[in-house]
Amino acid sequence: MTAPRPEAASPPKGERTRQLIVDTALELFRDRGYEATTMRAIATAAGVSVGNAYYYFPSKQHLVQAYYDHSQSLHVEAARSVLDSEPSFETRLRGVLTTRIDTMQAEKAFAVDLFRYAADPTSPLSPFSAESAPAREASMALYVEAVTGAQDLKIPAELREALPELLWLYQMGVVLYWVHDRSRGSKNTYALAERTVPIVVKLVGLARYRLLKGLMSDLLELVRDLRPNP
Amino acid sequence: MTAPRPEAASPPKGERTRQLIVDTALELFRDRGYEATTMRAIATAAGVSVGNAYYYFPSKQHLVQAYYDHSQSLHVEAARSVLDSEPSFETRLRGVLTTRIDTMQAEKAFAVDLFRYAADPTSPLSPFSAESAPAREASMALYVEAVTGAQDLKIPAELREALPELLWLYQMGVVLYWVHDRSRGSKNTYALAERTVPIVVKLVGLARYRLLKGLMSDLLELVRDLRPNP
DNA sequence: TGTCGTTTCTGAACACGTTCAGGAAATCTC
DNA sequence: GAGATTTCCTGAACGTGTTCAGAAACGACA
Repeated sequence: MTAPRPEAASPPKGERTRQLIVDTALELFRDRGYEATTMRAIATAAGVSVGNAYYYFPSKQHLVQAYYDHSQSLHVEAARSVLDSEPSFETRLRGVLTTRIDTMQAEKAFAVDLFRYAADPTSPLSPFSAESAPAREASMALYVEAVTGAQDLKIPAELREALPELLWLYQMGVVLYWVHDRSRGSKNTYALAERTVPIVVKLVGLARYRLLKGLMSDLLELVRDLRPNP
Repeated sequence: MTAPRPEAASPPKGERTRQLIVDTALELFRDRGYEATTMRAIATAAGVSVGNAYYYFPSKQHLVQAYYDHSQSLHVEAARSVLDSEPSFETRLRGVLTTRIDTMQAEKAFAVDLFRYAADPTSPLSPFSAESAPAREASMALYVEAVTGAQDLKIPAELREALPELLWLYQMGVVLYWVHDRSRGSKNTYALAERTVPIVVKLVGLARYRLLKGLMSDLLELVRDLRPNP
C-alpha cells in the first residue's frame, strides 16, 4: 500500500486548513448573514473542530477581514475601467463612488450586518483603525487617481492635495447613508450619489473664487491640524 | 394585624422596581463599563432575578436608553442658558454644539463603549431608529431654537426651514469625530467645533448670494427627497 | 525503527444575553 | 370575604463566542 501523500506542489497543510475555514465561513456568512452563522456551524461545515478555527483566527470578527479585502479589490477592479478611460472629474468621481455602492450592494445584508463592527472605534474592523490602514490607503488611492487623472480640474494646489482625503470622507458619508437606506435596491443612495456629485464638483470649482477662497483655506488648515494622528 | 401597605402616595410597585433596576444598571455601567457589566450582576445588585429585569426591559441595550435620556436632558439644560441669553446665531450654534460635547465628555469611556451599538442601524440605540425618535426630536429642537431665536440671521425661508436638521447632522459628524478623538480632554474635538462653527455660519450667510443660491436649492431639494421615511 | 519537539487539532467547559414555564403577589369583581 | 384576573417575579435552561488542557499528526534525527 502506498502511504497517503499530499498533492504535489500543494500549499502546506496549515495553509490549506486556514483557507478551508475562511472559505467556508464566507460562504455561510453570505448565505445566512454574519450573526446567524455560528462558529460551530462553520467548524462543522468545514469538517473541523471549533477549537481549530480559533487556532487560525483569534475571533469571529477576524474571519471577515478576508471579506473586506475581497470587497475592496472588487471596487478597485470596477473603478479601474472608469479611471482608465474617462477624463472628466465629475464622471471619474461619480464612477468611483457608484462602483463602491455597486460592489457592496451585491451583498448588502451581509455588509450591513458587518457595519456594527466597522463603526466600533475600538474594533480592528473600523476604517479608522491602524489594522485597516492598508485597506484605507487602497480606498483613498482611488480618489487620488480620480483627482490626478482629471483633465478639467482647475483648482488651487493646496486643495488638490487635500481633495482625495475629503472625497474619501464624502464616500464614507454616502456609505453611512447606504447602510440606513431601506429603499428598494438602495435607489435612494444612488440618487444621493448622482445628485451630490454635481454639487461637490461645483463647490470644488468655486473654491478658487474670492467669495469661497477664505473659507476653503480655513477648512484645509483645519483638516491638516486635526488629523487623527496626534 | 394591619396588612402591609404601600407608602402613601408612592409610585406603583412596578414603577419602583423598574427604577430600581435601571438605576442599579446605570451605576454599574458607569463603574465597570457596558460590556463588563452582566445582566446577572445587575439583577443581583438590584436584588431581583434576571428574568425580572427582562420583564421590564426587552434587552440589555434598552437599559441604556435611560442614560441617553439623562444625557439628553443634561444637554438641554446646559444649552438653555445660552439660548435664553444670546442673540447671535454664531454664539447660539457654538453654545449648543460645545455643551453637547461637554455633557458627553464627563463620561466619555462609557459613551464610547456605547457607541458601537448606536452605530448599528438595526439597534434601537441608533439615533436614526424609531425607538430613539423622542430623543432625536428633543435634540433637534435645540437647533430649531438656535435658528428661530437668532436675531442676526438673514436667510431664505426654505433654508431656514431645513437648517435645524442640517445642523443636527453636523452635530452628528462632530460626535463621530469625538468618538474617535484620543487627544487629551478631547481638545481636538473642541477645536473642530470652534473652528467649523464660523465656517458653517459664513456658508449659511453666503447662501443668499447668486453664486451659491443654485447649489443651495439643489441641496435642500435633495434633503427633502431623501429623508429616511420612504 | 524509535524518540523527541513542534504543529495541528479536539471537544468539553465557561460566562454571557436571553427565554420561558410556571409560581407568587396584587388587584379586581361580585 | 372568595374567587377570578392581571401583574409581577423566579431561576433553570438554551445557544452563543471563546478558552484550554491535552491528544494526534508530523518532521527530524539517531
